[in-house]
Amino acid sequence: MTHPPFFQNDYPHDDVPEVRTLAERVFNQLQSAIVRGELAPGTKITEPGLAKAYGISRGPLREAMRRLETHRLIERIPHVGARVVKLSMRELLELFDLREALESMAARLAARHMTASEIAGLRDVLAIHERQEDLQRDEAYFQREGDLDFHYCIVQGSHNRMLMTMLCDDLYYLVRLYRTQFSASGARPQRAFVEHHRIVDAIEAGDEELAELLMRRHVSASRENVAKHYAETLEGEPHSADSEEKSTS
Amino acid sequence: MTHPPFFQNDYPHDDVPEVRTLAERVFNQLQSAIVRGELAPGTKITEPGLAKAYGISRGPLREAMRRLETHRLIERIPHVGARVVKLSMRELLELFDLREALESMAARLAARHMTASEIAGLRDVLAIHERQEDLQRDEAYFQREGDLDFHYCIVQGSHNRMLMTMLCDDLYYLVRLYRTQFSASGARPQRAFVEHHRIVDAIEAGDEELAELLMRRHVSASRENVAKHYAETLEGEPHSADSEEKSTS
DNA sequence: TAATTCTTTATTGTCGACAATTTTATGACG
DNA sequence: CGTCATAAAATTGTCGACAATAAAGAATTA
Repeated sequence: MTHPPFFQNDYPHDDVPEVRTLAERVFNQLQSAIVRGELAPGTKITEPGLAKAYGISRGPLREAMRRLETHRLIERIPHVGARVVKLSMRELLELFDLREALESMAARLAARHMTASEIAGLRDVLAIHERQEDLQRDEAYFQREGDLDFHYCIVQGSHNRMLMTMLCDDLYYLVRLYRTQFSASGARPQRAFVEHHRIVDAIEAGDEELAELLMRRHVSASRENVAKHYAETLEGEPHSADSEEKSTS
Repeated sequence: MTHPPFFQNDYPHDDVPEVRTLAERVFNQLQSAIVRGELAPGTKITEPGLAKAYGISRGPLREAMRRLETHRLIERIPHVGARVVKLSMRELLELFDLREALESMAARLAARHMTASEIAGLRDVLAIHERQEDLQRDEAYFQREGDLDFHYCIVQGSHNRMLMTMLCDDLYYLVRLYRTQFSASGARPQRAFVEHHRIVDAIEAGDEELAELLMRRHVSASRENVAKHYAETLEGEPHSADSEEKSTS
């Protein structure tokens, strides 16, 4: 567990916590279901329905939903109900601004605080990505997940617990949600890969300002890429109608 | 409601929301009590105790506590209990790093998006602070609250809803909590006041990079000031013991 | 037929009670 | 006297039921 693994589950940046309560378990399940797109964006969530679906009472379920709400994965209105969040392009761009601010700070702190072994682990992650890229050049999905894995390591290297929580526990789930919602290939793996390497170089050199600058450019470029890709595909779809599925089955 | 008021309540950046549920009301009450220091840091919180104290059932109270937990005002451990958060100096410095990253971004976005009327409102806030400073030069508390009021306006001017939520709904309560916990006079009102003016100038000029730079320096200087003040007063207190009060009365 | 009001239905909010777990207290033993 | 095991108490987690509110549908009227 020393080197950060190429994650398959939902806890890539920390050891898997013991699930000591029902609410926590169903929260994880729901979170995973939403991020993976199994619960479509805009889906109306009803407490009795989910409670029956997961075989638990409404008490723990409400607690799980409250946590989902604070993580911005669902939106709740008192006395009305909750539905899975559907990110607009505006919100997605807002998200990128937040990432730019926070991750550039994370890179700066990582350059200041990261240990030698942590940097070695980071290089391992890049090596894994390189192999991935060699094996399946066209498949962008793994690269994207790996991209997040890289960013996880940087944030961990910042040694700032608040920053870690904010990015890894809050924003990154939204990022993954976006990638499933917009089926964001986005794919610019080669460039991103090179940028990753340069960021690690700066961190290893202890150059705080350079690490911060490169990370800021990296996120900003990703943002521009998404914006461009969106502007291109925006030709036949003015706006999609709301989906109104039920999830009680 | 157009100009941001010198806030007395807990909703300075937005119109006061209607409290439609018990859980929401008791959440606000608890939040206020914690931030104001009425519930001392480290105080153990027991569900039956608070439920009886507020005259409600444990259901809504648990929901309120869950929200307090996500706002980092209390810390919960499953099957053990919750207690009011007690910020360490390390966490406080972490908080400042977050503010530096987020508020500098907010200033940059404010310089890009802030409207003329919003800037006028910002100047009004500064004018109020100036009067405050004239009337009671020694009393730093109001200046400090006003300081947050200034930062609220900047964040609002960013027109980034995620950023607004993150700073105003999450971090600023921690900042206020810190100020009561450390009884942080900190007071460098004159310098801060000048810095505020220069930031507004940059925003009004639409100079994104300058606004960002000045805000970054402003927060960083505040951080250094706190760190210095703490290092000075750290002479007779190695570490304080845990308080174990009860709140059932 | 369209709009409006009322009724019905469903969902959320709240409550009290029971079960599971932890903490504290007590006592035995080395 | 200190340490460990055991038992009692308190607290948290979970559940089902009732009340309050909002949404959906039916009936009435213009």
